[in-house]
Amino acid sequence: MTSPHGSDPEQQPRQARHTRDDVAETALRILDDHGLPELTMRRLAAALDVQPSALYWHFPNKQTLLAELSDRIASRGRALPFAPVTPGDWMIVTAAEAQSLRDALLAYRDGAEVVSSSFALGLGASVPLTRLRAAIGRGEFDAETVSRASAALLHFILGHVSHEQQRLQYDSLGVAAGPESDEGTSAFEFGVLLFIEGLAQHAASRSTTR
Amino acid sequence: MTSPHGSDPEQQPRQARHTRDDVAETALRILDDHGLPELTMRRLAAALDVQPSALYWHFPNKQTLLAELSDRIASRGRALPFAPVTPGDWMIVTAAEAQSLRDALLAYRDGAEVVSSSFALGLGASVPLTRLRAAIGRGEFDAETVSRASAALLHFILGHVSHEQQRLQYDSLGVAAGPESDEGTSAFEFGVLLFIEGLAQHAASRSTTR
DNA sequence: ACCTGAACACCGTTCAAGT
DNA sequence: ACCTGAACACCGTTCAAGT
Repeated sequence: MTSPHGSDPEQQPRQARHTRDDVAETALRILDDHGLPELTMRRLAAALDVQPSALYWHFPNKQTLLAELSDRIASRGRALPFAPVTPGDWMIVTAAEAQSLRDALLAYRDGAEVVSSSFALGLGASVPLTRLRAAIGRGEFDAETVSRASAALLHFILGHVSHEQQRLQYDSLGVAAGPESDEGTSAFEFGVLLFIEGLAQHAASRSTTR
Repeated sequence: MTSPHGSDPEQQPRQARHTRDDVAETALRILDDHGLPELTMRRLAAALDVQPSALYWHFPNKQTLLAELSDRIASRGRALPFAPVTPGDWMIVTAAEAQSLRDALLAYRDGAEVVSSSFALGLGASVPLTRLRAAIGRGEFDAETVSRASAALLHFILGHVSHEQQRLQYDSLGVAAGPESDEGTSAFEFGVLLFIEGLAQHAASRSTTR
């Protein structure tokens, strides 16, 4: 039953005409408020006060919608434009880029999982990948090394933050917290550092051998 | 395989009494033959010639079943017992362990995704994590470093192989192959190497600073 | 351009009851 | 110990038709 004057939370004004952007933003709100498993096409339609079938005018399918959310989540963090390229600054820039990507993912509930699954399907993770490539590309590596290192780092980031967010809501569900509290950040930094040091070392050993 | 009279494709003998092991193995076969999205409780029940509700006597829910599959997939690769610990061999052993985990994941369709999602939920990835810990633990790192490095490496491996398998069936679906064919192995090795070199470098810089 | 109405072909899970 | 039968409460997607 629908009440005549519902001042329901999670509901767009009252209008029956929506744009693709409305749909995406409402989906993001459901995601953030209730998590990925609760983000269904039917629930999204209800939040927009619309029939489920109406969503398929805006997006061809759910996967495409999720890719769109993925892009929005991963792009929320502004790219601070580092103008000057000084030798060795790729390490700092890469670390900063990794941190800002983590922050962007953490800004939405289940953000990492959304981006991760879209990325696995070859969709929606082009922004973070591009940024990591740009950061690592400041070093003097060949194109293939940049590509591989970026992908590897992105895999670590997505896996780590997914794990982190899983444990977050596990804890918030009151499952008698494990030993670690915000161990997340330093463990993350450690992982990123490992990558960066590995890459630096790799380059160094190559130029020594030559 | 395991069944005594197996002739039917995707169907256990004819008996109506099954063990937990039957259920898991049949599920693995559906997974390998048709992929994760097709592995539904109802389809699994049909393959076992049983009502869907019967499965819930063996497993409390689908998630638990997937965790069991995850364990089986990740444990298929034998642990070759390296008896002697010689200095610096952690690098070789870790690389070998990573390779063998990748092989295990590749042995089943969607294997990486199954393990990955169970791992994200804190289930079913204890075997690979234990093995990686044991390998890295051969180096002279403190316990926390070993833990973090293992988790980081595992995240990379799961992400990488998931991606690899996704593209495998994408290609096999005839979507006009991209430029790379079995670029997978060397990109994987590169990622693992980055980690190992990073860890070695990290340890070296620490002992120099002290 | 954007949505309704109604249907299709599915899901995971529960539970009393059977053997 | 292992399964049936029947139901509950959902899914994503399609498509003719409406405005």
